[in-house]
Amino acid sequence: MSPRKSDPRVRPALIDVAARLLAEEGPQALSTRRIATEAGCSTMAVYTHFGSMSELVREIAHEGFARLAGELARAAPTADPVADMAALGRGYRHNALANPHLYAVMFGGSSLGGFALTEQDRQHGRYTLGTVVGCAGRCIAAGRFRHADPELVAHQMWIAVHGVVTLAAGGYLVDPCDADRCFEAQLVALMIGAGDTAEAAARSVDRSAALFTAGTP
Amino acid sequence: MSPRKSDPRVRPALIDVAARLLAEEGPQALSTRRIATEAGCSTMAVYTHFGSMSELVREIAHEGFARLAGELARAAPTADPVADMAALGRGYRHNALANPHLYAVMFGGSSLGGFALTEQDRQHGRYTLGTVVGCAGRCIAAGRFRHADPELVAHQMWIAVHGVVTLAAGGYLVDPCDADRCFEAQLVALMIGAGDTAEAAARSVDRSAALFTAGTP
DNA sequence: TAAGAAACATAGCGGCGTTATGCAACACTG
DNA sequence: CAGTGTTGCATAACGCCGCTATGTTTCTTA
Repeated sequence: MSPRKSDPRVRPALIDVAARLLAEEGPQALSTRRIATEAGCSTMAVYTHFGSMSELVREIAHEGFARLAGELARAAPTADPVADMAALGRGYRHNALANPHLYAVMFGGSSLGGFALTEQDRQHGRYTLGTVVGCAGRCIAAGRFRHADPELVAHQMWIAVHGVVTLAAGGYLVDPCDADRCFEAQLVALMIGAGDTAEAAARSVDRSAALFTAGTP
Repeated sequence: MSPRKSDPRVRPALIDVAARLLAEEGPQALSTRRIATEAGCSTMAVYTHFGSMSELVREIAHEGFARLAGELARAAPTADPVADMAALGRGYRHNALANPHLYAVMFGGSSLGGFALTEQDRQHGRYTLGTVVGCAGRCIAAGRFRHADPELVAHQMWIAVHGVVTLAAGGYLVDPCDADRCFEAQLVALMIGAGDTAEAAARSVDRSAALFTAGTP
């Protein structure tokens, strides 16, 4: 009286194919028919395993959050918390640049047909920033940042880096003020805005570049 | 040997209907069939007047840029350039909140089928920020901001406000750090990051709230 | 070994953007 | 004031899409 078990390789295969299509060809390529063809099965497989296209997308988004969390966890705390914070920003941006379409899905940029994030998904996303909140706390404790709510400070970092990433993705950051230049300037300004001195901020942001490249082989 | 002239009311009617659909029901509602039905004509009208759905969207985006430019032009310069800058930020955010779907189209957030901004469109968008560049120059000239490239400073303002707007649109800015709180904090931090003192920045941002409500009846 | 339930293929529905076709309405020529 | 050419636009169709109804296959367990 028990059901037939599905091939355990089908579900991850579908996610893999879909994630690859999203990464390589963008949201347009994400159709049940296309995914089914690439995975060598019928469109029904998508519905038995996920119920709808949107749920498959959600699954991919969750994997994106995990990847982002991994990227942020990579940067181990050093003696310079402000440099750590800047390195977190670099890691965040690095991840976004490496998975632009995924990033768009995760943070609401691309609607992808009827896909919409749920409050749970967003909580998942915010949770990922726990590392940043902790780092903000260390910056404050070290006297580098003004006394303030670490969560609010982390949000400001997040917002600014997200702004660079999305405007750059939209193609708006070009020659005299290209994305790299804006990003570097933004990092320094953020630290100063949070309470650091101009000199210390510049030095730490400078240091973070080495920290980051050291953290990503 | 001359052609029949089209009803001059058709083209603007199509744009109006499409813009209304986008504003009221979001990108999903923007289909040639839906637009044609609402406008009381066939889908072909869209193709004779615009060539494709994307071009119609582009037209709407251009109107969005004009609206944003109007909003930014509303704030007349006062004796406090930093307050003016904050007021520009408020105006920008106000416009984005008033036309969220339009904003998403303008700045690359929603792809809307095959729609993609051209470099011309983006130039149109960047041009709109001329006001902000001018204001940044005045902040620097007044000694409130550190000496720097006004265009870069304007970009940093843009990026930060864009970040708040899009993360809020994605539903990521909630209770303890809601959009309003983040935005106010971001404004002050931006001015400090650009070189202003903490006290002067706080005062000017405070003043800008009154400036802004005075500018928008 | 027989039965029942889940996994999936096939085929179909209504919707989409876009295009091919045809007709009717107008502006110009003579 | 015909006649003619050109265009605006309606109709219908094509190949996509997400999704579902239906049938078959296959595994598990009683």
